[in-house]
Amino acid sequence: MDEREAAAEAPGGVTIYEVAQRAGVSIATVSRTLRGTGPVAGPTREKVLRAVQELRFTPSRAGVSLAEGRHAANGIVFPNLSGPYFAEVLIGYEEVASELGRSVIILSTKGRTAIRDLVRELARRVDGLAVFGSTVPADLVDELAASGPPLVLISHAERAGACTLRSENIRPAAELARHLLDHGHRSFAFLGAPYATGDDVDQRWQGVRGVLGDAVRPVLTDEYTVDSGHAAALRLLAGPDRPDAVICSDDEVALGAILAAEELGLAVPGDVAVTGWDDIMAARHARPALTTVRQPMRELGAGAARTLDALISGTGAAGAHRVLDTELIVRGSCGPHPPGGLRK
Amino acid sequence: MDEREAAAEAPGGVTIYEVAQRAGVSIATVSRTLRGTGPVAGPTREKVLRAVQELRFTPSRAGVSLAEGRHAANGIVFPNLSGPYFAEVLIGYEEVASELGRSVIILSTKGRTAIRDLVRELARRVDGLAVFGSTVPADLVDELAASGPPLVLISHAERAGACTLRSENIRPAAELARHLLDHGHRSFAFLGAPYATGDDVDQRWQGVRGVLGDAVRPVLTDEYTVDSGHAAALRLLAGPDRPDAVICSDDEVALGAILAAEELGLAVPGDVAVTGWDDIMAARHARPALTTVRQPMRELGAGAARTLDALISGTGAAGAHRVLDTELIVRGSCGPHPPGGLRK
DNA sequence: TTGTATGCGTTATCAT
DNA sequence: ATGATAACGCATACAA
Repeated sequence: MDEREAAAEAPGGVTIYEVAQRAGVSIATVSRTLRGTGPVAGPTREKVLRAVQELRFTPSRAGVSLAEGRHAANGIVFPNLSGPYFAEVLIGYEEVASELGRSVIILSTKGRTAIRDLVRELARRVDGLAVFGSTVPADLVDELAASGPPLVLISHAERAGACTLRSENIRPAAELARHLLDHGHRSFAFLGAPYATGDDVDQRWQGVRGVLGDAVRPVLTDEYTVDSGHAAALRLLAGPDRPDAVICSDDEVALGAILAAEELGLAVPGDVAVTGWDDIMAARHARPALTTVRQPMRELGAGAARTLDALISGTGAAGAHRVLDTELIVRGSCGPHPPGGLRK
Repeated sequence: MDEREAAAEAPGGVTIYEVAQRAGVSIATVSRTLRGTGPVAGPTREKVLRAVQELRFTPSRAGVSLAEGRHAANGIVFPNLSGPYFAEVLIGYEEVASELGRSVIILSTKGRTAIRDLVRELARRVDGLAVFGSTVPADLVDELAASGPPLVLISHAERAGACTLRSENIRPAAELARHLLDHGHRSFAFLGAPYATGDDVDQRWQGVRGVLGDAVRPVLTDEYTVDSGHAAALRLLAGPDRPDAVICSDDEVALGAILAAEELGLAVPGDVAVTGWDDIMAARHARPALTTVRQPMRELGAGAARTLDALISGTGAAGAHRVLDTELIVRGSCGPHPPGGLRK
């Protein structure tokens, strides 16, 4: 094969055999040279590397995967990427996975009809899979846990055969509720359902409900978005018995609620208090700044990637369930905070 | 092989041979049955499908890829996922790629040290690659264009061997500048990060500069983020000659600028006008609502995925350069808009 | 230190 | 309609 012909070879079409032939060695030697496994004599090494350069050889990923018996890739399934929350988790996940030498394959379920097939297809091309709660039907989760790659469920109820990773919800929700009581608020709305049993929002509702009892009522939104929160809050706050405080399922819903209050001429927190959850960046910049519960979003993703790595490499318990700490962030939207402190 | 043993097989470890053996047919028949290629008799088909069910067989992705000579996956390289912009583009990309039967592998370059190797590794496991401008060194782009999979550059200067897809910048930037002149503004700052030649922000600067000439001066930020815009705007607006209007490189920087103005006791747009770019969701909700230029972020991603599909399947020109339309969105942050219109 | 030969799990061609 | 069997591209145990 003459040089021009070789250089004109189709991209990615160069195989280890052509490199071996050009270098005058066997494919085993080429492989050893490139991977650093096994000994290679200096001059031989030179010849091989030169051939690799000249032919622009790059090993076929499919060939490597087949021979190695692994994909060097992790998957992640999330509902959408519209808000900061899932994006932040994904950032943490990708960063750690990448450091561990694993590519990240994503799957967004929002608006998809063939979720089951898409998830199965994803499962077969990764060494480990992270799945957000409520993105995948329960029976599919069981199927994956039983006959799929190592699985970690994020913000999902515990389930046999899979690891679980989530942030604390019930305790900080109760703490938030008590803080609102200390402000003197007496009637409440929990804005941001619908929720599936055991997911984050459900747990927040449980925590709030546990402290406030019948003084809090649930109000549904279509989604966890600014627009949904805005629309639902407009109805709620314009209605007959406006609550003293609106406890929102997350920050985006809360930002929508604040907008709605402003449009209705209501002062926040003077006429109505508003709280969020997550502590996304906009929470700090909102007016008034949003009282919220900070959860370590990136660490959620990073932890999932690390857990999967342990599972894949054989280290790590198969049924571990980890809960990350959260922190109540008190800002202006829940009520005035005079120097002397709140009334108790 | 008895049934219990088969069912207890390691997950994902079942091969087509085991299915064939259990069904009493050849692997060719199993493959035909599952892929629908070639004829299979009714009863045979039944036997095969039953065996597949019982063994929970799922074809090895690596095996399929190797045999088919394709990955059924697309890659995308972006700098980060912190703001709405790249996330929105990614949403469009993933949605279309998924519909076309291709998984999406992501790579974030933010804070990465071994970008070159990571990009090369990504390139070899996909059938097509989308790369954002300024995320990858120029010579690597050339290398990819020359000996990589089909490539589409998003918001990147045109380059031999690759398709290009971006939104219009220069014309709407000029239009925006003229609109600000109509408001009566006479001194301007262009607030944005250091820009690389030919990228979006550079083009916006060119467009603005073309109309405003020396009346506009560039002001650097560290990043395209709310915090960076906030910090830079604080310095700018507290300084000696405060401009009439701050033209920001994007909406996030603009939101930061508005925050800075508020903190300094300056009214927007009364004391200083502010404009953004992109029309992210927060732009509409900001106070004052942000005058900006809307660009079709999701369509940018969707278009990239479609272009790659055409390139991969042989349709589609190899050096196409497409520019998407943008729209000037006039809201409150650029100045008052009395019913009678602006002064000219 | 190097080469030979086998396996990895499919797909698809070519007989039958 | 079905079955052998040859790719596909690489890694690696085993020989030499």
